[in-house]
Amino acid sequence: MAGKAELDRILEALDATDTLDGLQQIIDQVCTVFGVDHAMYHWVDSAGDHYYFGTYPQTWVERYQEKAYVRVDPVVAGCYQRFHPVDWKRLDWSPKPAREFLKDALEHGVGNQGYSIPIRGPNGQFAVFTVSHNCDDEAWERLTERYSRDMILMAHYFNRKALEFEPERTPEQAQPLSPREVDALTFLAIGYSRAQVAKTLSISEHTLRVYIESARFKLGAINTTHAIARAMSLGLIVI
Amino acid sequence: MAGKAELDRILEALDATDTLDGLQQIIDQVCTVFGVDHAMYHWVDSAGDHYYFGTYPQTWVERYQEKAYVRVDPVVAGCYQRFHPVDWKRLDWSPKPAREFLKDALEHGVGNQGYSIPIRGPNGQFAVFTVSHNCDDEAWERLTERYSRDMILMAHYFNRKALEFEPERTPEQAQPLSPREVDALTFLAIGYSRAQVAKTLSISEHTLRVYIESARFKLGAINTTHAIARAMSLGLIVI
DNA sequence: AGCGTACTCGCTATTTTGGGGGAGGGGTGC
DNA sequence: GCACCCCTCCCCCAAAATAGCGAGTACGCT
Repeated sequence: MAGKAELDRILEALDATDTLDGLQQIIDQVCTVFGVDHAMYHWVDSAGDHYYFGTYPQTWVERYQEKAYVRVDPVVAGCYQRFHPVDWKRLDWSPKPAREFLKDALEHGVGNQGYSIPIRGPNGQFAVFTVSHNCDDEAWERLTERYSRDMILMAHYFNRKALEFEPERTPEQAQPLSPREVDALTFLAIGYSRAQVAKTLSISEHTLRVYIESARFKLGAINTTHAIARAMSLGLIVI
Repeated sequence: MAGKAELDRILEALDATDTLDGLQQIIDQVCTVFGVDHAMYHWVDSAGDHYYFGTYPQTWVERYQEKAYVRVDPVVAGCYQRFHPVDWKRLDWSPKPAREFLKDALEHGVGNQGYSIPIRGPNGQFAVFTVSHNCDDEAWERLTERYSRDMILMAHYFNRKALEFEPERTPEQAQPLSPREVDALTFLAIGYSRAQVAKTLSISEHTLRVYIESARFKLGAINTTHAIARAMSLGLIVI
């Protein structure tokens, strides 16, 4: 059973680690200490790219990527929309692809219970920290209630290390946008036409165009839609 | 001095609260228990909109909004780019507006020391949890080292309540898009024109248009750019 | 005082999107 | 069996965005 001392030891080990192997060892320890079958950190990247470590069977991890399950996985979708940790039971497993995904997961050794914590970093970074286990609902509830705070902290610390180890994944520091550029992109992102935005900002449409072009340039975007997408994933604008 | 029991009490009180007054009382307690002058939760919104509670003097809070200091505040800017908690000393206070802001803050009773934790939620939500105090560097370092984990958890729990109290700020349940719609929006979001997307997906441009229109309809979007923005903030597509 | 950057305005031509129709085949769930 | 949704294809025309020129003011930093 894990008390404060065990948690402290894990977090301190996490702070001190500077290799991926070290992370892997610590996540193994997490399973032992907290008495669960699996623990997994999974950084969900833009183009179906992944960064992860944990105790899921290699066969499952490969299959997950091969089948592009990230597009189906209700855990990822559910975490993306929430701030709270998520018990897998509370997700929507009704769509057929989700049910097939679950069946496949169980066959590959993933536990029937799971608890996942969304983690968000700068520039739109998004990751999930999951613990999974095979047990009945009651035992699972006791476990999640008891350790939910510890898991939040562990998720936080694992993400620190992931960010530290993968600096190149942190999207290049975008050139900051000027306030007017932010205004322009923000209104465009909520569907205003250029004419409407210009009117809203009380500037000529031409001036507005200059902002949009300048923002496009700074963001390395080839059209407005692209600029909006990049600005959003970099966290430069919020809708 | 705050031990595990005090933290637990605060977090449990947080879980149980369902009024803004309750939050205010708890954040007052946080100051007492952790021995700091101020604690503040501040949800930073894109449009300069704010949601906050804490112990900063009302005069300062008003001045902050009146002067639109959120655009200047190095704490907000620094937290926005980081995942780690931030000690104010490590921020860049060199720009003239920042220096003036700091001077103004000190005059309004904000502490000379501060420690701020970035918090990110779904839909680009961003908030900062700050504790501030008047003391020398050494005492401050002892305090932040000792309580940094506690503060991460408190930040998390305060944000939970903020999200709970402000449901209209959180996204409605996403309407699922078909795979082709997701494909279409995804390629549009990385800057492809309709012609390019159609070619990439090996379908006619007309077909593609049907997907885009259908996606627009499902998302309640009035044009493609809007649809991309909504799909991204709902987590339906990832760039 | 000079440099860079943000902000503001104008024109014309071309390319891309949006809105309005319609039509058929295939899979899933009730 | 029959909806219902998904995928695929086609027309025309109006509206909007992009691309190419250029020019002036104001502010802060060095």
